[in-house]
Amino acid sequence: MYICKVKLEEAIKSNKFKNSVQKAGLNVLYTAWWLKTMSSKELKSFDLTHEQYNVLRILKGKHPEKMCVKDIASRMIEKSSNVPRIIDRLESKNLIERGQGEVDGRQTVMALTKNGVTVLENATEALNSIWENAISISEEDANDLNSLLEKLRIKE
Amino acid sequence: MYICKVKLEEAIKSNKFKNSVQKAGLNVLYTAWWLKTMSSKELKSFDLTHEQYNVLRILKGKHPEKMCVKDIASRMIEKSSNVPRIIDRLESKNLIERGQGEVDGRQTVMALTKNGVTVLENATEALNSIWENAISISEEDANDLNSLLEKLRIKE
DNA sequence: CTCAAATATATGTATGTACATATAAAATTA
DNA sequence: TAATTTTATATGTACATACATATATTTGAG
Repeated sequence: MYICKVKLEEAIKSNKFKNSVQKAGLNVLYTAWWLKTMSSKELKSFDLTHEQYNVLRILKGKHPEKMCVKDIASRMIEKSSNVPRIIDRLESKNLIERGQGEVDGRQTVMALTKNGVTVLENATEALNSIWENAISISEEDANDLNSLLEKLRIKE
Repeated sequence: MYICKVKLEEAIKSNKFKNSVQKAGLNVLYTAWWLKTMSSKELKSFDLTHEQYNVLRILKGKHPEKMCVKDIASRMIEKSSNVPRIIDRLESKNLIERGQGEVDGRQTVMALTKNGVTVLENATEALNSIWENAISISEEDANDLNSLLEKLRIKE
């Protein structure tokens, strides 16, 4: 499917909104879908899904330290992600190495492999590049957008 | 999982962003997850998923006219939704009635049942109510937010 | 110290997405 | 009109989400 850059009204073929707040909610949902789809298409060439990429990036943040499942989960954008299954796939692709926690035997701890670091770097470069090309918003507007999204979620 | 109203930095335990544009992208993704999760929790009491609700609302737009799968798909927020499977579930719950297209025999056409109309009305009332309570943004700010999201997606 | 409660992770199931392919009907073309 | 192409929908598979439950380890109350 071609990801058109169209106004919300065209995208969902409707201009009947209860109010601007409802429209903003739908606009956020649509924009998120647009961003995810665009990113996923790029990540396909690295044999990564958006979520697998997210886990790799989180691991990079502490590399070469190991992280446990819970620490990763708490940093995921989508909080209900099922981290154990995502890391299953990353391990089978030799992008991470995992073992049992030494201090806490309940934990599964893991870190990026050398290969994982390389794949992540390449994927990040590609992703940064398409975000820069596809997202047409200034730093100033992006700051305003961030403020408004926080306003939406958080009562002052 | 409790859906906290927290700043992005707390939600993903990171304040290392490449720039404000990248942060805005992540903020959109997180806010969309927040909205969807909040809505889904509410829809659970109507035995509906967010996507099933979206299809019902689309059908409402033409009710009592019938719509075909393609027409519905073109109005979905998430364009890659697999509409045939969603309508399978709506039909088995007697919320929609479907048949073969009379003009075009390839089409599957469908419309809300009486029950579907009722469930949709109740679900919509509940959903509007929690959106009003949970989304803390003024109409003015919502208008700005809509403009900025369009700016993000569409090159001027 | 022992046992109950809490915690970290894994797993099962229903639903949905993303994408490839299959099937049947309509439209087009030769 | 027969054959080909296009279109509308369905289906299969891998991955992910949402949520419930299971298992193992650690913590903490007594």
